[in-house]
Amino acid sequence: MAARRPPSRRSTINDVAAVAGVSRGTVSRVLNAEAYVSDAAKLAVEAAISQVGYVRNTAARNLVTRQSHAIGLIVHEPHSLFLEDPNIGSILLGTNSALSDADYQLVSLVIDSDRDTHRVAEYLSGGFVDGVIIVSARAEDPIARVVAELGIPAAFVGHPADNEGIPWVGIDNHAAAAAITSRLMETGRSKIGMIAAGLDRDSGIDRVSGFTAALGDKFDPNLVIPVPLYSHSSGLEGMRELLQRAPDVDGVFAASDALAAGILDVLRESGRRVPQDVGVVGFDDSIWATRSQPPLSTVHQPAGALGRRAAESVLAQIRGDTVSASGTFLDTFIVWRDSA
Amino acid sequence: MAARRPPSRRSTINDVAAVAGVSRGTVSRVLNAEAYVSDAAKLAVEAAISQVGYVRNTAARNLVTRQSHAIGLIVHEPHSLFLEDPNIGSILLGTNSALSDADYQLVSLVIDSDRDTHRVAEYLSGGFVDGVIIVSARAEDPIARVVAELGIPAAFVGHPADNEGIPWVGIDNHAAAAAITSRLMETGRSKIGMIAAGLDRDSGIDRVSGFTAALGDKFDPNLVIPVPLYSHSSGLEGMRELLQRAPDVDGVFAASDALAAGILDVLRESGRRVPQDVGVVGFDDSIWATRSQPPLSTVHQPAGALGRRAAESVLAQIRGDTVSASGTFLDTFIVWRDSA
DNA sequence: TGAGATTCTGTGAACGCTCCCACAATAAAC
DNA sequence: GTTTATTGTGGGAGCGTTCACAGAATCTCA
Repeated sequence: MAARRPPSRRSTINDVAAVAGVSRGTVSRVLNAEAYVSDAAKLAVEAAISQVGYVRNTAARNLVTRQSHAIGLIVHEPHSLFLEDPNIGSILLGTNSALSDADYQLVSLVIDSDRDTHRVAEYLSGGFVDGVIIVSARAEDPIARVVAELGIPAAFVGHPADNEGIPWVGIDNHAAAAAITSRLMETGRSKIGMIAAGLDRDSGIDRVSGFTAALGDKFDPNLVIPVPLYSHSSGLEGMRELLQRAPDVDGVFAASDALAAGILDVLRESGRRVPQDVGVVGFDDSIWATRSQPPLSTVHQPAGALGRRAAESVLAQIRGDTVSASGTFLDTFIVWRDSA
Repeated sequence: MAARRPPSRRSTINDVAAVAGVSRGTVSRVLNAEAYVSDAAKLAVEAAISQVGYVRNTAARNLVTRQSHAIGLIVHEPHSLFLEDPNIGSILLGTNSALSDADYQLVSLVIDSDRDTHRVAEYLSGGFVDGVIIVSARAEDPIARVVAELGIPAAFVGHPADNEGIPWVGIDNHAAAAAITSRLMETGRSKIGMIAAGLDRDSGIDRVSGFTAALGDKFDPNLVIPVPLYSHSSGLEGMRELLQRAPDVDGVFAASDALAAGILDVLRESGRRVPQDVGVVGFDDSIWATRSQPPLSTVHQPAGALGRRAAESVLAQIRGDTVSASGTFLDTFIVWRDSA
């Protein structure tokens, strides 16, 4: 019984070999751009490929090479934030472009619950991906531990406290926070508070430390309000608290633009003008920053480049290049708008 | 030369068979939950699987079954919109959850240029995915044509003009637009304009036709301003034009919340109060709607459910169920806030 | 000219799984 | 007590590649 699926049969490497008048092995060598193929053979194979409309069967290739040519992007973030955080989208796009240049496929893995953590862990040990990029890991993130144990090529986007020996690409949150806080002081503010969030990861903690450092002896720990989320509503909540503690506050550093947007709303409610009475600065340079009244001065981070660099690191590890287990900071810059 | 990769060798179906004391075939039957397996054999296999830590090699499975167990999500959208449009994120999440329930993997394919179109078309013909979900297709979308020609299981999210025989899941843009326009009239507005976008796809066109229908003989084609994008800046542009044509306009229907946000800004500039002087309504119920001053009355669409239903349709086609080539409308509802 | 290096090509043997057929064992029917 | 279904099991064949090795053809230089 040979002819079973005559209509939809896809052409194989053997068909190409037959048409080109060479052997299977030679076709494979051309396909993989290996050395030791004569120009004549190469030309014949290329012609045959387009003639029979050959496309390589990845399953067969993957089976023998024991590689999947896919990279996982693990986003450990509640769905809501996944949707709102503009950085995640940019990271995804950056990663995708780097990978598709290298003929790798991006597979997105969203973790939103413990059940998802298990599912993804199983997926990883199944060898479905040759490497992973982990976005926004928490301290002691279980999935990071799984990745480290499995020993698969990986990179963090961000700068985790415990990187488990995995390289990372991030921004210097400490320095960026310090820089924008300094500029806030330079515009003449003297009583400056901060609404802090994300204190379960390095990024959040570093923003506080940068703020503290920039303020020097003007720092008052009482004016740092920790809130649960990087969200607009946490901004409302945090700013109300801050105003209660210090009605004469004249500058606020928000750990994210979403928080800053909430802060602006509270200030408006309370009759304070921005930037005349109170200066406000944010972090992220997201849609919140441009849509606020007034538009926010904020820290811009190169999210696309972050994703791209992380992808390149994973690709390098797969190639077998030795990659240092440490990390890289990419530059941020301040976007000066009207809020301070 | 047998023992080459002794350390990282993953256990195979043969190892399981040996430990369980049955044959390869029986293990495979257990794995695929086929009939005709004795309870004793089943138990033994399951014990052996967890003992040796077996996970199935997908590449080998895919090779023989000629399936990839992956579904592509094709997003045909400029990167910027991909990032901004909250619906796309929700669609992705809905699709992902439906697919992972069925043990399928989601692969995201973003098309942003003609080069991407080619890349994705090639990817599809490579058999890397068993089916595709197409989001926000334009009229006569080349990628839709490719999918139709290839005959791979597919579904649209949205309601394309020419569905190429592919089923779709969408919302009734005409009805929704008509409904919200009517409510605008009920609040006493009499001179109502529209800022229209996305006229290269059905969704955009249907919103205009719904608007037109609701207005009846009060409709004035001069008050429909077409703009290039569903964006904030197009909103600014469109509303300036509308005010020029009709300074006494007292109601505006925006084809998206982002447009509506721009409209609000222009009205504020011009000293008009919302909703007292002019009522404004949007479409999408996105972040723009809640963040506007005042918050927008708008149409909520069930984006997550849209993605889920489209995924289920593709899965049904893969199973071989006959699926009608027509489509389904999912319900929308109006969220009444302060802008009208 | 001929030995040795270099470049090029063909082919058997995997990779790990599912499919299918043959057959064994048991149950049901005459 | 023999036939006929039904249920369960084993193992060969094959999916489309890459890899390693053997061998052929060509080039190099004494």
